[in-house]
Amino acid sequence: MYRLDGLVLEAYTGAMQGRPSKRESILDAASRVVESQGAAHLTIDAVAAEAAVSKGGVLYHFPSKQALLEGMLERVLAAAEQDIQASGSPYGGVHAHALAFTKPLSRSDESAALAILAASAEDPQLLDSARTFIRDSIDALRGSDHFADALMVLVALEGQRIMDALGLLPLNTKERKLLTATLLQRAEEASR
Amino acid sequence: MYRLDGLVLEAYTGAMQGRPSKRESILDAASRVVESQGAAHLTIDAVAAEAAVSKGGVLYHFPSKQALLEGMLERVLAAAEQDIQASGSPYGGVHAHALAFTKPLSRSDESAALAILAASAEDPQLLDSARTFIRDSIDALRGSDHFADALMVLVALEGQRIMDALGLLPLNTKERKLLTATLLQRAEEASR
DNA sequence: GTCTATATCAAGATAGAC
DNA sequence: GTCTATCTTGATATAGAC
Repeated sequence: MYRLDGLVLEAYTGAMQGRPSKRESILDAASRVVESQGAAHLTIDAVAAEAAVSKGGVLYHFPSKQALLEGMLERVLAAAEQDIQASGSPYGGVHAHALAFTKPLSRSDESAALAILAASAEDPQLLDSARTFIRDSIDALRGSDHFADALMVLVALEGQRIMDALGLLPLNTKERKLLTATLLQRAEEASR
Repeated sequence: MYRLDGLVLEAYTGAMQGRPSKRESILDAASRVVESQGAAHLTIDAVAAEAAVSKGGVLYHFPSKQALLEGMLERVLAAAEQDIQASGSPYGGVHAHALAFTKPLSRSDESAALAILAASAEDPQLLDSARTFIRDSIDALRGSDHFADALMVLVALEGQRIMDALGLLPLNTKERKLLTATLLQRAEEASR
């Protein structure tokens, strides 16, 4: 169970217990819908069809579309938090962040991120927990001797993620590795 | 007149001639709508009201909502191109890019960017000209001795822009200046 | 070129049966 | 908890007058 500014993230508990709840399977379906049809076609109808549940069934677990999107965001953030914790960085800080964020997102997390990005147009508050996540990351950097460089790396990591999700970063494998190596290098320099 | 992969960008011609066409004023109105009401409320109705034109009037100049969004994107890209050209960088390359991109976007350009980001969920092809823009920017970096660093700066610049537009980068004035200075410094190092 | 009126439709949400 | 059926709204786009 991850805590994020008072918001309890239970996103993974279902999967962790090997007992994927219906709630979880609906979130999975939602990601698959975005993956196959694009964020704009993330409708309650489409999710219901994909999850092999009726519309009413979906709305029982997520009383509104916004609730569904919040559920998706929770998961993405919990996964990010998880990845950072499990990064095994000897430095922590941006370096852990960099280790976690230079591994590509799972397709479903990327899809969810796109959906949330799109939905934030309708309700900017939807991004609040993401704001908290990033604010905490930056807070952890303050006071460092290399704050500016760490910040640059952080912004670059997020930039890479968003651009990738949007298909805006045309790099071949070699170039991608080079970018990753550079980010990790800079992160390490800024962390020691 | 800016060329971008065969796409003729006439976004600024109206303003340049000091004869703002109705087309231009509709685009202005669209940005204002996003600014005041959010990207989700960018509807033909709202734009018509803001531009003091009827719905039919808007649809005469932009036969579909997609056409309107394309018009907005053209403008943002033309402005970016313009800013880079006018940056006065002695190095060119990422440094010019950095000089241009570390100056904050105008509110209306930022609004347009948000609208396009949101709309890309409906039609990913909408981002095609942005893809071309970024691809060209990266192409210009290839062959440089400092390709990796230049790329990192580019990604960081885009990251900063997108995060700022989404309200995801909580920095005070001092920190923002520090980040800007670092990006410019790295850009310069990667450019000489 | 600009307007009004209207057709059409997709989608979120509610109510209540089972 | 899950289903079907229905209500309601908001938005794009068309048609045709002026």
